[in-house]
Amino acid sequence: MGAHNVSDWQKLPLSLSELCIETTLRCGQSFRWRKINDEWHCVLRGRIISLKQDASHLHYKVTWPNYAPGLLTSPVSMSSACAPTLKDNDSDAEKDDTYSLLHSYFALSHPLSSLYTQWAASDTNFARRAPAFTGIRILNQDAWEALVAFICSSNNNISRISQMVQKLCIHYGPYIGTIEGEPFHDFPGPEALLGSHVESHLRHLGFGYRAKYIAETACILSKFKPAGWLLQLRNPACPAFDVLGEKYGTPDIKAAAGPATYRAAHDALLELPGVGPKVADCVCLMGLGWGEAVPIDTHVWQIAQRDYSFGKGSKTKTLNKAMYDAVGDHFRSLWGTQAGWAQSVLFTANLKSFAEQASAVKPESGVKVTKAESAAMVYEPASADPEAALVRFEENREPAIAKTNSRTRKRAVTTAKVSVESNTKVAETSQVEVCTRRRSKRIKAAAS
DNA sequence: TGTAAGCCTGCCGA
DNA sequence: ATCGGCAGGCTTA
Repeated sequence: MGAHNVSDWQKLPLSLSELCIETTLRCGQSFRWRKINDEWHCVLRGRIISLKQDASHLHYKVTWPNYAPGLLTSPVSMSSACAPTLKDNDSDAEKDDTYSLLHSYFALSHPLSSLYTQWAASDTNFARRAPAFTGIRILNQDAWEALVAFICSSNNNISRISQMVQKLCIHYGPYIGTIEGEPFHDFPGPEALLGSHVESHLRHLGFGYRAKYIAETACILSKFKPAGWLLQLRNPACPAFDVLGEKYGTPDIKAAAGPATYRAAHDALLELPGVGPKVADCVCLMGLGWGEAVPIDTHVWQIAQRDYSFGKGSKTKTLNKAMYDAVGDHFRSLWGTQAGWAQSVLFTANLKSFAEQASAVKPESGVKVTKAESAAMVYEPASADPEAALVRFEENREPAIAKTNSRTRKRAVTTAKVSVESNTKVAETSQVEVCTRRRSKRIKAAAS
């Protein structure tokens, strides 16, 4: 914690309706932020970022690692390798790229208040739930970290996911520094997770059956996919931070595979073990910048049934692939290109850990609103637009769903099959040799 | 083509 | 208090 490596507090003007870190950092997007003494801390790109917030500003402080610059080239972590060289003068230290990093990480180019207004105007349910949950953004996270974290998230709760990610960083990620006696490590790159011992070790650390998925995914990405494979899947309109900065010399990953699309990225991710539709959408939304990706988990499925009339009269209780696509398509048509952002607001409002907050602001009873919120939000539309409500009701009816999605579903399934057959055949044989015990869905499919 | 178990383990409500 | 169900699913049969 040498003071030499710690910057002074910086601040950037930001209203709570544009970003609320208290909610955004706890709603299950990133699992690495830790709150110590009312300040939030996390390692991003080789440095510890410390955050606190008031009504008008986001305050941030940077703690750089204390080691010699030569160690920065350590191959242990992709992320740490991105760290710029240690600067000598503290005055110029504030001229580093941390502001750009935060601007990118919090996706501040998206005007959140305007988006809330838009979502509320087109969706009375959103207008009803959102006032208690303003300032929730989708974090523009590192794609690899998002991939691993959400593989961990399957059949799991936020608390344990956080513990698992923490263990992954401590055991495989480079040490960066210590805050209040607590060590902080960066997230390990895929090459740090290679080796035959990794799966058993992760199991020992409590990862359960996800240990194999992570070990295999790390192996596939570092050995069988071209460099920059994940970056290629990004939304071109939402570049990764190191591409944005241009200083880290990202290899040309440009139009090698044509223009990236959300669907293409989603389907590509499905090839990886432990990655299904929901995890793929989480990575698309939070790691690849695809705002229209809408992860349908058990909570969102509950919301879709309770508030949007899905699943009525359906014989199957489980969320099948067709219904998954139908719910996502509905929310995309309702909320637009940033539908995943709106989804995260309702998702958070539905979390048990935020139950108190959900009941704190009641639109009907409530003048319990800050000025910033009242400016952005519309509280009356629950009864303001009966015509639109009727249209939505009609759209939500079962026959309409079946009709509109039979075509969509067919196309999706076909696409998936094609990609399976064309993309993986070549790689499979070698994968089996090097990646121990890799028995994926693709190999199974190809063998049968 | 669609559906239902099994999987690891900590948390949380009864 | 101990216990069983559940938790931001995926894979396999």
